[in-house]
Amino acid sequence: MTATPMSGRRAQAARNDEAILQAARAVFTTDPSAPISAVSERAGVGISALYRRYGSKEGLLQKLCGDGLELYIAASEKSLAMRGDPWEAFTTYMRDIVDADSSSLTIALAGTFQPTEELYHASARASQLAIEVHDRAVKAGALRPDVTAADIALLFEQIASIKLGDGQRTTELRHRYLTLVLDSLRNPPAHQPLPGPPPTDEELEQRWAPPS
Amino acid sequence: MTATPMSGRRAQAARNDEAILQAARAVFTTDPSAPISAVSERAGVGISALYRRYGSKEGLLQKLCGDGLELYIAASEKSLAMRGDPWEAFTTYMRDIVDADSSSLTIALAGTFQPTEELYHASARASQLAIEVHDRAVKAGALRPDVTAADIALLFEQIASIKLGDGQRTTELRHRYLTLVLDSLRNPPAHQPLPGPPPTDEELEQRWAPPS
DNA sequence: TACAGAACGGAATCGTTCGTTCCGTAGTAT
DNA sequence: ATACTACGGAACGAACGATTCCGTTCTGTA
Repeated sequence: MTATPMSGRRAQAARNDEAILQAARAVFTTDPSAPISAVSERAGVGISALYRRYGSKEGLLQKLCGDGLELYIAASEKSLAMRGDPWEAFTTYMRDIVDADSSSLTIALAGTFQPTEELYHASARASQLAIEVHDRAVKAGALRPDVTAADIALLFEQIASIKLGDGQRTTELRHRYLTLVLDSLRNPPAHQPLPGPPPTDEELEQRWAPPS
Repeated sequence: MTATPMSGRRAQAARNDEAILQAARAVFTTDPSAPISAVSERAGVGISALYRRYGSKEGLLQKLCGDGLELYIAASEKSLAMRGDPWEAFTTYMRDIVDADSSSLTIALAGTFQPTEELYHASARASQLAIEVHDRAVKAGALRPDVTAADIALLFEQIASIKLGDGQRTTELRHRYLTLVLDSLRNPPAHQPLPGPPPTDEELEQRWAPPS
């Protein structure tokens, strides 16, 4: 049932669709106020390829934000559907959302564009699900009860603020600090081994380099 | 031994010195790429008052960064001078640095200006002291040993990324998450009561407002 | 073998945003 | 009065970046 393999021009267009979104995600999660030309360069396409798909920079940002909320919602639903160990359901939720970089795609971009009605709705649904996941973990006694769902949201943002090296290294480090965060959230208190190597002095010092 | 109370004009100049630095700290820790006019407005002075004191924006940034490093160094030395409970010495260090917002004054500004030789030196000294504080806490068995000094640096940055409401509320929330972080660092594992009210939904939602 | 249209690449356009400089005032001290 | 220090804030000029435009390249179709 493979669709007719689209010939040359259309195939490229379809590939561009994805390349542009990927590039936009990479660029705007790194720098929410990056110029749109940075996206086109990273995607390896011209600027017009972008404007053909999104009426404006704002349109692209809205799309990214919507995707980020969708990822968030999907992760929440996945967790809520999990049976078995409540703590595992909760940690899976946290890890999925950190990996999706939802915070960087949503709240970090907020304020740089006009939220649509649709985004508002998705955001409300995401908040609702976050509360459900939180409540379930607390009621199961796995999550310390003095931490609220709003606290969790800010913890996501703190982890998302880590940006070091390439995307892979960043993910690795985020997992390291997520482990630390989870250690502080777990009831009863306990320490898990920390994954991934800690930051090296070189990694830390490199950031002092001038904009070049 | 009060110095001759400086008469009118000079008194204002002295007051401006401080007003400008305060404003610059507030503005640039909120937004490292803020325009210099934002600083003069916040300080309630004209732009020329700024340029009279600092040759350029870069000069002002260097000054702020240097001050930030000094605060960091002072907090470290204070902690190292503490006798008694090693864990308390460590938590005091963490809290002092979070309160000084050292991260926002140093690494967050790095890359927006050319580091001077002097800054480089201060930074090296700060790193050295950080290692001493870390080592002491680990050797005393108070700090979990799989966390490195570099990890602590990134944890500072994560806490500094929290910016919500006014300065006071931000500090309050940072204390809340610092408590959480310390819970995950402490050996043996234990939970402390969380200070300050958690973020409210309003606080979280407000940030979706357009740039207006 | 032309022809119309979709998709592009990327230069040109047009505001806007800043860092910095300049100029006219006002307060001080001699 | 005169010279000097500090200022406030307008003016200037360069840079940046969103968006538009135009010429070109493919595809599919007569």
